[in-house]
Order: sequence, then structure tokens, then C-alpha cells
Amino acid sequence: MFSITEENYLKAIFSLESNSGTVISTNHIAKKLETKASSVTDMIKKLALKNLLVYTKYKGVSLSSQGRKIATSIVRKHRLWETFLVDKLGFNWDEVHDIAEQLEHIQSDKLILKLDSYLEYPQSDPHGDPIPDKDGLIRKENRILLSDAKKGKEYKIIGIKDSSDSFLQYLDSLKINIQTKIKIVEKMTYDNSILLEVNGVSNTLSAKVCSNLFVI
Amino acid sequence: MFSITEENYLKAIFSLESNSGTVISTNHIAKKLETKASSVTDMIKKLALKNLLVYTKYKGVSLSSQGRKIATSIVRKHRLWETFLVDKLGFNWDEVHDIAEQLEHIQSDKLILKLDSYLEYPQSDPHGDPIPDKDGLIRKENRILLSDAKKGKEYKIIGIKDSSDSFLQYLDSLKINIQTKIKIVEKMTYDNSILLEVNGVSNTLSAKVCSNLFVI
DNA sequence: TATTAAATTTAGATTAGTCTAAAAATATTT
DNA sequence: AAATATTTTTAGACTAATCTAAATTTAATA
Repeated sequence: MFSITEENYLKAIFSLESNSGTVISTNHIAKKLETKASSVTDMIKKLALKNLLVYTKYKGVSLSSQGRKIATSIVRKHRLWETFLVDKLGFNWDEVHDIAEQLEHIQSDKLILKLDSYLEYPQSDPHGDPIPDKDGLIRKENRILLSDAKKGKEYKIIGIKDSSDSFLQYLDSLKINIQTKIKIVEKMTYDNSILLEVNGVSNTLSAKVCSNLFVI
Repeated sequence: MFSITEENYLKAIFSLESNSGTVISTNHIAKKLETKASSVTDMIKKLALKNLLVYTKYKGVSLSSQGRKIATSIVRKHRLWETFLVDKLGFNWDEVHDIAEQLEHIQSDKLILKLDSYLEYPQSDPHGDPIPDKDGLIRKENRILLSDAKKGKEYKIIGIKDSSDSFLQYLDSLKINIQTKIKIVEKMTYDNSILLEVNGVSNTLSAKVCSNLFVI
């Protein structure tokens, strides 16, 4: 139906829109996809012609409802495959992204329905990101950033904002994972670091780390 | 490493070589891949330049050992994925070919090792074809065609030669499957059809069907 | 507001894979 | 062995996706 490249553009624009809520510029897309602005212009013209997005010259793009539907279905596939790789095949959560980037483009509606059922309809992927259901609906999150957490309270890690390998590996070394329960012992106003208790062990997390962890 | 197109050419040539044991002609490849002879000439030049096959103008090609290695690894991936789709996701054996054609091109050695282990190192795929091991070794078959089976003896269906959907569906309607046990009641010399017993029920199979079923 | 800077688009080229039509080589038939 | 048929290769063109470099538009600044 659509080429892998087209799907990747739609996915990138969807992700940028989700994070900013605004119209997306050519340069933003180019940076995200590690390509040149001129290539982006060519492609968004093509996608606009297919009514997958709305494009005004020099003014950027936003996804049409059809474009958003396709983007969501690719996100769904990506997250289901990541769940499969971790839950069934035993991969670590920092190893699955590149493989899921390939698997998300496999074309078969029936495959995804069966995979979803086989995984027992998971709500979120190994990084805590919500998995859109078969109609494209994404569960609303009431998660907050760890940096906004309150002193003395208990929380559960449910997601990460930065999915880079290095961050995931750093979290592993701290024994912090999705579902890990933590308690905020102290919030340092000096550098916004947070002292917390993980499995009875005290640990200080930097402001940067705290602003990349979702808790509930 | 190699493009999907290149992989498909190697796989096609491997399959043709396995069935004929001779040098493979341009036209053969074109027919197998449903493309034009001129496209094949272009591609085999490219593959020869990469030392994946040996090519003599007007004389056809044969795979190099490196080319055969790659082809075998793709066959391995295809058959492992087919096994996954049937054994784990519950697909019927006549539904999995097209999906496996896509999955076989996913690049990740670790993924295939883990999939193999998850499936408990299957020896053959849902159509009875042997799965090459991680070193590319393919178990030698001592299977014969049903058309060469002897009257009065008992056999087990272990594979099919023609994997077309229509044939698979016809076999389903006859309740004939991989592992099905049969007994040759009579061989008709008139039209080479065979009268056999399947689960206590008598059935006549045409010569065409018999020459597309492997038994042991 | 005029000028400079940054972002975006266009023009033209490139690569991978394909195609058609014509040319060349090989095979087959008379 | 010559004529014909078939197969294979070449030449040149096309599409999708990309790039560089130049031109254009928009934004920022003095």
C-alpha cells in the first residue's frame, strides 16, 4: 500500500506532532529522519497529494486523519513487536528498537491481530509506551515526570521519555525498570536531583534522569 | 548488507539449483521471479561482481559458496518464521507463505537465534521442508514421492512439493496433512492414480497429486 | 524599514531496480 | 549447412528516493 519510506515519514511527523502539538516544519522532519530538507520537501509534496497530510508551502505540515490513522497503526505494530521480542524471545529492552523498526513494516492485518492476541492484548510496550488498540485508540496517560513527583510519596516507574540505548543501559545498571516501585526521600532544590529509595536501597538521580522517567 | 531484491534473486537461484542440479538460465530466473530477462541480466551481473555467483555470458549462472550461504540463511529464516506463524500464532499452513516472504528479510542474527530457540529448534517447517541449521546445513531427506510408493505399504506424509494455496486447501479438504499416515491400497496403472486409506477412509488421489506429495 | 540570516523550495543529477525494443548469440529445424 | 526460432544481452528510458547547489521566501536584526 505505502512504501517503507512513506510510512517512516508519517511515523516521524506523528511523533513530532505528539510532542509539540503544532504544525511541523521541514527542518524538524529532516533532523528526525536524518535526511536533507530538500528530500523532505519532495516527500511531503507526494504525501500531500495522497491526502495523508496537509501542506502549505513554507508553512509546514500536519497529518490528515487518514495519515494519522496509518501512523498510529505503525506505532501499534512497532510496540507489539517490541513486546513480543522482550516477553517471548527474552530480549533486553535496550536491544529491541532497531529490530522493531524493521518488523513494523510487515504488511498483514491478520498477523497483527494474532500477535496482539498471542501477547494477551498488552497495554504498553517494554518502555512503558501505550500500545494503540486495533482501532487506533491510544489509552490516555495520567503519568507524570519523576521530576514533578512529590516528596515522601511512593510511585511506580511506568515509562521512559528518552529511549536511547545509553539511557536504557544506565537504568539497567541502577536496577531501575518498568514497574519498579520507588519512594521519593528528598528533593534537592540546589540541582533538582532527587534522593529516592529503590528496593530498600537509597539512590540519587540527576535532574536530567528525572525528567526522562514517567511515574504514576 | 544486501537488498531485499538481491536476496530474492539468490533465493530463487538456490531453489532452481536445488531442483535441477544444473547451471541456471536467465529465462528460468525471470520466470521464477515474474520479471523480464533483461532485468535478470542486469541483476546477475551485479551479483557476479559481488562474487555471489558465477556468471558466463549466454551460459547462465551458478551460486558461489558465499551466495549459497546467504541463500540458505534466507531459506532458514523463511522456514523458521513459517513455523512460528503456524505453531505459535495459529495460522493455517496455507496462509503463511506471503507473510514469511516479508519476514525472511528482517536483519538480525540474534533474532533468528532466539526465534530458533523459542521454537525449540524445529527440524522442518509446516510444509515438511527441512530447516537449515545456523551453520546452513540442511538435513538430508530420504523421503520419496507418493507416486513412487509401493502397493500395500504404509507411509507418512512428510512434505509437499507444490506449496500453492490451492493445493494446500485441496489437501485440507481431504484431511491430508503433514504427519498424516496412509496405506497404499492399489496403484492404478491406467492413469497412475493411487487408491489409499486415510484414517480408515478410502480415497483416490490423481497422479498429479501423488507427484506433489513426499512420504517416508 | 532595509539588510542580513535562516528556512524552504526548485533545478538538475544520481542510484537501484525495472521496462521495452533492438541487436547479438545460441539452438533448432529443414 | 543455411535459414529460422529462441534466448540472451545491450541500449536507452522510467520511477522512487535521495543529494548538492542555487534560488526564493520568511524571519530576525540593526
